[in-house]
Amino acid sequence: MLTLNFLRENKDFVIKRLRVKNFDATGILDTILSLDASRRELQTRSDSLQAEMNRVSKEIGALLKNGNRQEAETAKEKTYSLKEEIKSISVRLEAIEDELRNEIIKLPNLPHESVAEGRGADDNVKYREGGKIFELPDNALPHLDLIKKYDIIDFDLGVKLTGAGFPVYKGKGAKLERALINFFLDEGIKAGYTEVLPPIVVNEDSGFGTGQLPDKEGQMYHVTLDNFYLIPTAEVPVTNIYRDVILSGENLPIKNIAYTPCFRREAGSWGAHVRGLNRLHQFDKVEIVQIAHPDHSYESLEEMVNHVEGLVLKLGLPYRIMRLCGGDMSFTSALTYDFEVWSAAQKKWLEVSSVSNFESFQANRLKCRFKDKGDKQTRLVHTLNGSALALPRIVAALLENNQTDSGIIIPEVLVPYTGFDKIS
RNA sequence: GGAGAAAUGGCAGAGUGGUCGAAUGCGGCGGUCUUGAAAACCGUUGUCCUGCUAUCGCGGGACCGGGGGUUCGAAUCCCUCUUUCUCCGCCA
Repeated sequence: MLTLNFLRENKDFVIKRLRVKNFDATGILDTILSLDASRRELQTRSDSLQAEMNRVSKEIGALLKNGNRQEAETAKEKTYSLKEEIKSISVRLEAIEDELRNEIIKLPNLPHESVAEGRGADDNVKYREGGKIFELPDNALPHLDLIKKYDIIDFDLGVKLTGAGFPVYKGKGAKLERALINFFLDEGIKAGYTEVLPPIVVNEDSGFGTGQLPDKEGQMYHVTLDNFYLIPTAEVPVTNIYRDVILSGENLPIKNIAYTPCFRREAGSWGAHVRGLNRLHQFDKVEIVQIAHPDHSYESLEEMVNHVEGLVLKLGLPYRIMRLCGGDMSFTSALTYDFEVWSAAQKKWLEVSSVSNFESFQANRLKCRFKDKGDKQTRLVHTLNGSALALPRIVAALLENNQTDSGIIIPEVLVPYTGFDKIS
């Protein structure tokens, strides 16, 4: 959510920047600015009426103390109309504030000045790449077949227990999953992240704080009886740790890492291209989150990109890093890097991480602020997060890329975690 | 799940209808003293909205867990929700 102050002072700039995201903000901004003007007018009127009310009330108190009952009664008469007027203004004010908020949350975050224009994924810009794309022999199998061949993940059993998209990991498949989680966590901790293990269901306030609510409730599983939501990513609980807090500048950046299962309803998009591990309703992910000083958040972003790159490199997967164009970026993001790994049997790039700087967009919703030493004013922090990493597609790529006639070779860095070096 | 008690500033903790944004202590910040530090002493110390001001700032309003009510006036009384604690029950 952009701040009202900023919108008030930068209308044309906002319109111009949002064009990069193919978003026309003109109408919304006009509405916002006119609502804001009425809001301030009502606020001023209400404040002065309240001041008058307070003054008279004090007077009544003093009169009663001195035993002037008669005068006190006269003064009371005066308050009745004041009271009514204040009430009617506050009702209107509340309505306008609601309306204003509803308009403001329609505006996406401004893309960073370096973000390229573009309509969709085809316009993303390659930022870096590594590893070699290689050809597999003709008899190479896609991961779904490998999974069946070695009996390490059972989709049908998941259907029995829950439904499509809830796989059951078995034997070495389960161990591999757990190994990856621990490997990712340990690498993050080594890089200075503090681990948290948060709840995986959250309340409405948390959903709002990170921007899933009110718009995207369809993407989340909703526990209606308690009005909780299953998290689509650890970003939600972890970032919301810092909701409604004022941090001190010297403690920034705060770096957290968390493993959680993630749940996505992902209505639509079924079919052959999402078979196997490519898209699931429940999957495992290790997430890194930073709460950064606005003057240094892009250094944090760079650091996070480097961290994720290190993970992919250690796993030996061919990868490329894309800078998303305006049209492909999320509503909340100012700058996003997507990581894609090469899945050799499917012959396609799989997105395994998305690392973003949200600048103060989330922070404004979260009311997460900080104060630099000596400063009187609070400022909004910048929030960033990235997957490090999302597991299923990593597993898919590892299985496909590392298949041999005698089995699937486990990357060396994982062997201490799996306890085996081959799935056969 | 049943019964009771409570929720106040960064923390501890006073405050049961007016002069309370809120005593006091601790902590934090600034200063005096000191070669330096500690101690002691003095001062200062929240958030949000809004008006004026180029800025420092000054004025007004709101905020004592959330929401609602009573009253001229609410931290204080009433209702409701949430959370915490104690006892009982159940339990990984």
